[in-house]
Amino acid sequence: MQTNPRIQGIVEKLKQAGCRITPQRLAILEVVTESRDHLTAEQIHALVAQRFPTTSLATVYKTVNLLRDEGELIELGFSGSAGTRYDGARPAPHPHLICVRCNRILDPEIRLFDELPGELTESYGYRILSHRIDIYGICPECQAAESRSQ
Amino acid sequence: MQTNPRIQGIVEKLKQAGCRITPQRLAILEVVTESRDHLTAEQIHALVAQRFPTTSLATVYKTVNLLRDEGELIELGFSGSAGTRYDGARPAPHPHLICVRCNRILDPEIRLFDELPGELTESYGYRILSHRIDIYGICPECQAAESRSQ
DNA sequence: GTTCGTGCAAATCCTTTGCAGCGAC
DNA sequence: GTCGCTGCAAAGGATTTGCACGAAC
Repeated sequence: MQTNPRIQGIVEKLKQAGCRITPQRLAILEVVTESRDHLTAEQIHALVAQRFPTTSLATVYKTVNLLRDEGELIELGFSGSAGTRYDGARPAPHPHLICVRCNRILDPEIRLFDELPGELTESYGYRILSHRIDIYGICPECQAAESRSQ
Repeated sequence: MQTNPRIQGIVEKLKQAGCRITPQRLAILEVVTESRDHLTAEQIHALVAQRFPTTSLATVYKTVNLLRDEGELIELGFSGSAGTRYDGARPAPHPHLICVRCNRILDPEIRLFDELPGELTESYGYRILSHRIDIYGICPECQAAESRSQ
């Protein structure tokens, strides 16, 4: 029995798209929508395994891609060691604040950006669909750790 | 004989860092700093091959990573089919306007962003190093192509 | 009962790496 | 002459795919 309205809505949408609601999909859905972190595929797999142990990594990938295509999850690809992260808690585009030392990702509160895309439509004729804003820096904890080790 | 001052400066910096200036590196340097496009590793390789035919893809990767570490080139990782792109023409962070149909990347003129990172230092204690801003949409040409094929 | 989804393993793609020989300095 | 750079081929990691079985509907 699922009481989270967001999840209920996604389940409805998936059903109407002709998708079946398997226990694996439900477990992945719960993990990605309820986590405040920005998880890797491996992390999602590990968390899902606690609730539904036999789920495979391949199924995790298939499901997050499905959710991404449905607009219910954001895929954040990074170059280098940070890899790909998934954000299912807040599917609308929003800025990310990323620590380059520990790779932690924060969601800062900035409204400014949301108005901006509109400007580009007039200037360049683009039809704006979404945007991605990443701010890279060093978090307070890592700054402290660095000054300690110097 | 190299007359481009930007390239001259990078060559100097590399020499002082103990790096050797090989013909391959110089050819790659010219390609990435002079192209207004946001090239893939394959594209860089193809363009360099015109000037210095025996250059390998591995050397392209090694050199762009070197330039990235020196801060002379920006690496733009995308998830999905767009892959990784390199921008050596404008090494300072700046917004990108990306067509989701043809994957073309434009550099829109927006100053607004440059002031913003400072705000985050006070609010979250992060030491801001750089940022990345991507706006996704459909370019005028692809919009026209789509309305034609409907 | 019919599909569709799953899980496994293999395949694929992109990027990095180990190493022998070459070339910049 | 030394040591870093190159190019090859092989390794590596992340993600996708093909297929037979099992499960949702």
